[in-house]
Amino acid sequence: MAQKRRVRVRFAPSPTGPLHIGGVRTALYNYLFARHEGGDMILRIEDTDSQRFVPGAEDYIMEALEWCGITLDEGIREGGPHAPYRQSERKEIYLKYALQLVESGNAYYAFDTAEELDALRKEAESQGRSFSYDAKVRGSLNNSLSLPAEEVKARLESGAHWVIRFKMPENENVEMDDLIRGHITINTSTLDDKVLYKSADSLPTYHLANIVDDHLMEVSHVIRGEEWLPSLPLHYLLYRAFGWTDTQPQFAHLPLLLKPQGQGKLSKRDGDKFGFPVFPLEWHSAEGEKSIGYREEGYLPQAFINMLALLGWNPGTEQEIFSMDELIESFSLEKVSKSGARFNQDKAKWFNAQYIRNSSDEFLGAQLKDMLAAHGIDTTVERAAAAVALIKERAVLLKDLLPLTLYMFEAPKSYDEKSVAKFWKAEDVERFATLREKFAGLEAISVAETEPFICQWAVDNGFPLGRMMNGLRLAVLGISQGPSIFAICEFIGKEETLARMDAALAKLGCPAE
RNA sequence: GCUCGAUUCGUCUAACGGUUAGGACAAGAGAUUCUCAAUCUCUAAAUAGGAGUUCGAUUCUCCUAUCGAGUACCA
Repeated sequence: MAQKRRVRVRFAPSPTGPLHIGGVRTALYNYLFARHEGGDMILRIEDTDSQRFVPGAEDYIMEALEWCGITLDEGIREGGPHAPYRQSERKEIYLKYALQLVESGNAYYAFDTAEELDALRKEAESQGRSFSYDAKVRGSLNNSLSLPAEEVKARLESGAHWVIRFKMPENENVEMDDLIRGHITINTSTLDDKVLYKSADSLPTYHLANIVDDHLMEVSHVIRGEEWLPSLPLHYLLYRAFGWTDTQPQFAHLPLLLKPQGQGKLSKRDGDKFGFPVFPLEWHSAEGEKSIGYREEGYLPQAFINMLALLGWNPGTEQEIFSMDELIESFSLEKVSKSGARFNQDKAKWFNAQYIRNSSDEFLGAQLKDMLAAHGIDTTVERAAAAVALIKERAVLLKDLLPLTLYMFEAPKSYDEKSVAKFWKAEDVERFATLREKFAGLEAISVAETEPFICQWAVDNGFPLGRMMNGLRLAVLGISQGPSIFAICEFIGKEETLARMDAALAKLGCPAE
């Protein structure tokens, strides 16, 4: 069917709030597909619902995409040959097309008020049925199909509100193809006459605006969430009604992202409930509520993207770590799975740890320098990078870098009680004092020379290595964990090491008993 | 309710009619280490159920169950 034409995809969010990770994944798959095919990626803002518009959401969406490394070829900031890319700025376009459908007999005017329809719905419900505005009932409702032409004309001229509804064909099988789900058939008798355009706000609904814009913008592939699958037949029929079937895009409906626990799709509130981010970036609502974001929690965008890419797609190999370029290289819609994927935070953390470990000391050092500065500690990037080098394989999140290195920049203020009980024995205090003198006699402390020298001294004097090392660690750091203690002493230097040992000897002295 | 979709270890998934059903995260055990991590090794863990089709079904068909989505003058 499809002649070879330029691949053009669009990510078309509506600015009703921050983009959650499901939306980011949809954008990502669009982006990967476009780049893989050497095509174009468009961002179109679908703000045709004036009621649900949220200020700031649009900027949030663009900032989030940017953070993720998803670049756009056309969009509201980038511009492009099909500008504007904000549907509210394309208002004039849609009426023309809606009218075209009325003229061709594929749509009609309807004058029923929202209240009337609500009442009908309630009534049907109370009888255990459901109301739908379809071929069976449209003849008995107020529209240009049932009313005399004169009456229709009069109503249109009176200024009363009207909508344009699609005239769904009766009892016809719509044959559709989805790149992920394969062939789907549905009979139109189960479908209703959807509203395409509303005179009240002179705005189209999603269905009309979507089809018109995809056509005008020459979109070749529509990659969107599974929640759109039920309206696919309508969209097929709209393309047909417009006479655009020859350039109709191909469709791919992505599986949903599920809650980490329990049932249902991931929702915006799950983040607060389970204590993990559902948004790429932190979000502050108008009501003053804050939702945490991956960026602020200390995730690297590359790790976040890698994790998301593998949630519902796989490369067919056992490779798990992918750079964006590698994702672009391997991505294909055929390998997208059909069933919903449950989001798993442990895996997200694992990915991040891998990426931190593979980041350069310089990059991480720069991050750490800023964190230290915020903590009132001034240091150089080089010094921070040297500290990071000692601990980066133990960090899971970027923000772990600070607690993992803080003791290298700041003497302990207290000593962990359990460690004191375990490693600061009364009988060893004398030895620690001697150890201090040993250090004092050295030119400098280094892992290469000091460690073997001191260990030999400990062995010669019957000082158990474990107690010596850990007691020293406790004196210098205040805790009994972390990387090689001699590496830390080397890092902080001889003077600082001596000062900390003096402080420990003074404060800890002899244990009470 | 109706329509559509989905169903492999706890989780993400591989195996596109023939495998001891593979990998990863998480879990458990061990090794290593001055400590804590990391690392390495090992273990446990799955085809929702039932009928077919077939020499042979995770894979194809049907039924059931479960889950999900949609059912707005929202997207």
